[in-house]
Amino acid sequence: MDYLQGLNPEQRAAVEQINGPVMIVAGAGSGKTRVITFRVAHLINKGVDAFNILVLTFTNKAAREMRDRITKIVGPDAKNIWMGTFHSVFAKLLRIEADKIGYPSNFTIYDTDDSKSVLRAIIKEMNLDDKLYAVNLVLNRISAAKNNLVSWMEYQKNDQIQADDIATKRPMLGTIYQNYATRCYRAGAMDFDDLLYKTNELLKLHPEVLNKYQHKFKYLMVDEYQDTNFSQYLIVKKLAAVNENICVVGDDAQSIYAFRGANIQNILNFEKDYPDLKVFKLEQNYRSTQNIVNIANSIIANNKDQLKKRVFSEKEAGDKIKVMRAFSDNEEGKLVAEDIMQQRSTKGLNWHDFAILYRTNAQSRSMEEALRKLGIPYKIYGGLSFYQRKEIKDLIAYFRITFNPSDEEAIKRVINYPRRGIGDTTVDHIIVSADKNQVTPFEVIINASQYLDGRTAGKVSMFATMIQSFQVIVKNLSAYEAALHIAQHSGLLKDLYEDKSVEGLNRYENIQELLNGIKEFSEREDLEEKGLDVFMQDIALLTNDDNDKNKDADTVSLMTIHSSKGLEFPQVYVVGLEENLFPSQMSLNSRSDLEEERRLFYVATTRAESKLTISYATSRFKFGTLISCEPSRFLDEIDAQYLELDFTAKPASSNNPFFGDERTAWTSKNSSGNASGDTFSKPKAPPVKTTSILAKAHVPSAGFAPSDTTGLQVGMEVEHERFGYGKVLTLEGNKPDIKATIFFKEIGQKQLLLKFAKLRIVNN
DNA sequence: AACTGCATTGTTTTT
DNA sequence: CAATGCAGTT
Repeated sequence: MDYLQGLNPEQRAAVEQINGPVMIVAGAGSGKTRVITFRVAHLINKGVDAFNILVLTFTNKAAREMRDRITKIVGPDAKNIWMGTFHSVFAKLLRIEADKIGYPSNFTIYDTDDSKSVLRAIIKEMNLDDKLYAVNLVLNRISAAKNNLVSWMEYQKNDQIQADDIATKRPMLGTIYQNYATRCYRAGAMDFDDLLYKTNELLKLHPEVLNKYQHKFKYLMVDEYQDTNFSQYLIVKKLAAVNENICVVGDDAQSIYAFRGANIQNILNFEKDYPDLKVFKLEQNYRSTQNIVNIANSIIANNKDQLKKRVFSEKEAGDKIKVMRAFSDNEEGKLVAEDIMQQRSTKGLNWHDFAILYRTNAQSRSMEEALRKLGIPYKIYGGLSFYQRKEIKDLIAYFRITFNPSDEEAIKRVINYPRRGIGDTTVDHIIVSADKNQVTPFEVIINASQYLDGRTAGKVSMFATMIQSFQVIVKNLSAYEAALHIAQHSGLLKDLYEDKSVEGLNRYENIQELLNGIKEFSEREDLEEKGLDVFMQDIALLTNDDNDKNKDADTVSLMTIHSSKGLEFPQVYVVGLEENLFPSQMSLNSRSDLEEERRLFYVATTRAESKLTISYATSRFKFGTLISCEPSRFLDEIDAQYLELDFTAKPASSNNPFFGDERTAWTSKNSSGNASGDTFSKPKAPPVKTTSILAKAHVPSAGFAPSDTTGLQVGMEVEHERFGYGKVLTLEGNKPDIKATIFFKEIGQKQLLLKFAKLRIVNN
């Protein structure tokens, strides 16, 4: 047990306290991950069966890394530990127990896009105003309800909630929630929140199930406990109720997921649930220099709500924190890129020693461009994950229908992709018929001839037959062979292959990559079950870095502050320290939101080991227009003695090569020789609307009104709203679909369908 | 049914 | 500057 030697007394005490409730308050950089891994290893060394341990982490990656480290200490036993994110662990549990709550064990997991799509359809069907009932808002509301374990029935009965919804003129939210829940249930689907909500339901309605897992999981550990919501809190509390061997680890100062329902009170109140709780505080920061730790402390000191602790570092004081000012977002990128270049060569560092952190994903662009210009290799983490790409979701949709034909969203997604002549009207028919006859859409599709008329029924039946053939082949082929078969026979592969554009080529490659991934999965030795269905099970829960191919590459890392949590880099740049950006505009309304932003800033600064650089711009592009920005209030809050200002960047002049685009034109027009910084603080005049001057080549005559064209003859003169005057050359086709060939004086010959074209007969 | 082009709209953060 | 929706067209 020599691993105990490397720990400080407090860390060691936390590791050795294996029984009873334990809370570890772990400041940034205090060796939290080591403590958790060693504690789990210690449990096993003390004779606890790995099967009886449950460890809940915040990301899949964290779980994987932890398992690897534990394996190094205790050997292969480590693979028997249940370890993963709340979502993946309880999805696994729900699949085992699904029948108890009326779900198939191969239920689909709806991602946010699926959820929104369902909601859009419901809002449309209910004839509600989609401005008032904006999907994002509706989803947030439902999500919040689920995270607080409020069912749709309780939602509708709760006076407070109803009063709120009436006050915001959205009284139908409860009904939408109801429809959404029943629709998901019917589709055999759960959304992200359901994975936790339904787990609670399962444990509540089935005491025997609860009992089973209470005795299975004799030891529980929860990482990042400050980021748990009520739903998660209750699951943990119930599971731990028998043995009370529960250890939570967290740092209230790093709670940054309140927007997702996380409740910081869970950690602040932990003591109330477990009176004989043992608390360990890890306050020594081993990661960062004193200046960095001090600046972080001075940031967080501005918050009211927090557990008392004093994080300190015994490393050297280190460099002061550099603050850089730029005059535009692009220039900010340039300053950062140049600084990285210089730091790397003077200090002999690698590219992977640097990270650029920002508040919003949109900020990555200016950074990227600047890095590219200097030829610096970089990698963006987060953003659109591989599994969210359209082509990947399309192929997966076929898999989804194959295993769960009730999956309505998947059907809607691919019933007409690639094209098979099944349009929106037909899809609507299918959904309506399903509703009316109390069957699933797939049953309608199978028996298409009963519900739809001849021609369309034929096309729909072809689709049904195809899916049914997939259902047969997945039983007999390996995951890879089945996936390839589906990709080919659905026509998807061919469709992408024929698209020779750059994006098309890319999509084709992405599909190949997915297939390769499935092939690797098929060949894994450590799994007994490796059908395509198993591969599918938690695909919705995988994210960006979970399929990272070349993670060892030497690149600069770019990511949001949220996704940087838990990571560390020798040199960190935190960019975009501007009012309305960081802190975000959305957070300015309440004290608690603002405090969360401040914790976010705390997280950002504490990622740095030896050097921290902060930057802001005085103007940047937003929605394609230039806006001026003020330095963030957070900059004023920092104790200035730790700062070193670098305002050497000069305001741009019109021939500055860095301002090649629209702005050049704007400054030269408006600055009238004043090239100082405050040129940029004046609001830009709204862009002149160029409402299609080109489209209106022809100005229709006064009082233009289309004529009845049933009696139109060859040779007649007509006027078209946009094409102008012309002469009818030929008429062909029958009754409703008569096609006219008309020669227009201004633009030449055109073919028009009479039932659509708005023509005025000039004379005859 | 499906394509095209124009207009409107929106942005925190993520499992 | 996107992504997405809508109207007009074939």
